[in-house]
Amino acid sequence: MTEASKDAVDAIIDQWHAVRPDLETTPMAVFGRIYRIARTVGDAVERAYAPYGISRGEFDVVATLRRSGAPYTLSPRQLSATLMLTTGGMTGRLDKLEKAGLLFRTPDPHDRRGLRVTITDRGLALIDEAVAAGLEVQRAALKGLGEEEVAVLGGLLRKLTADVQGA
Amino acid sequence: MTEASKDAVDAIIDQWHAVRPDLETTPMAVFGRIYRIARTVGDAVERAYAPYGISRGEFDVVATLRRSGAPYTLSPRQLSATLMLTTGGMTGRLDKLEKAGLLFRTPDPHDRRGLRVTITDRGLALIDEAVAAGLEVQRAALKGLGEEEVAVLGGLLRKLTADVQGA
DNA sequence: GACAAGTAGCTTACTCCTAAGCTACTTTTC
DNA sequence: GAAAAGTAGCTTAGGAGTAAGCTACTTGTC
Repeated sequence: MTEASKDAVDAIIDQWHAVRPDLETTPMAVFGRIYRIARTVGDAVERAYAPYGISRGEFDVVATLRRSGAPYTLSPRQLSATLMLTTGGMTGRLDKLEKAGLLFRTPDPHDRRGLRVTITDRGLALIDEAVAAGLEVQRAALKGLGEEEVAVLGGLLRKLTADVQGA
Repeated sequence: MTEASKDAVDAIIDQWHAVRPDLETTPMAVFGRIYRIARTVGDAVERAYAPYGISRGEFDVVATLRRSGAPYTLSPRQLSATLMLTTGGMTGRLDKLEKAGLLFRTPDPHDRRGLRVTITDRGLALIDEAVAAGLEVQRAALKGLGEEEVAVLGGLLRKLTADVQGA
């Protein structure tokens, strides 16, 4: 028994077994923990971005522009599709980030319906620091796992991600 | 090479390598996928609960009462602590669920500040069906993994959950 | 080349959450 | 046993998202 004492997800599964012994609860051991990790680490990352004055959602917008490479320009449509956000939600994020001086909107020269969103120098400098801070938090969360365990975990999650698409 | 072609997370990591080759992006391969799986499977589970007229958050409230066992009674405080929700958020969920006839509030006989929340027969019957529907969706998401892979994944996630607590 | 269909981004109404503050009650401290 | 501190649940204000619908523009079809 290499395991420590039962955790919160184990307790939930035990409770279900007590009241509904017929339920096959295996998926809870995987997805219950995935939900919790996503939330806990997501919150920690949010705190890591806070000193830079941006939320996690706003980070995602600027980071998407940053990693797209020079000239760091995408359309609102591309951004909302990439970030799985409605166009209304993207309008709000762009408004906030434009006001904060991290990006700006210009008309698309080839399509008068469209806009082009470009990162500013200030946005680029900020995101280059913030991305490192966020990675540091996530690296710390992985510190209890060995290098091989991280590789195995990543591989299984990759396989699961593929199965889950279109679910 | 047992892997299929690159997925969305691989593409993001490649983009970062191109513009910031100094970044050590290993954590993205784990947490990027955890965020995506949580969202995709969470949305699918939400759709599985929809025929029962409840959201995922509302399911969690009734399910917490259900798995607590007879007499299926907890305080709003216990519920909001378990579900990591503010008391204001819990008030709203209880209002909706009480109006829907899935639970009811009674005064706590031992503490006149407090309330006791109890599931109704209708709530119990509904949750017993909904929990099976939700598990079915999650089991389907795991179908591409073998039994042993699911066990290994669950074990690694369990270890990661422990490290992540208090992050 | 006119007209239907499609697309881009924004606005509005609504939902659900949090943070902060409230009242009422209980527990601790002296 | 009175005062101080703590706790339970609710209310309010504000933030951020979705869904639906708008205008403006572009594309496809005949």
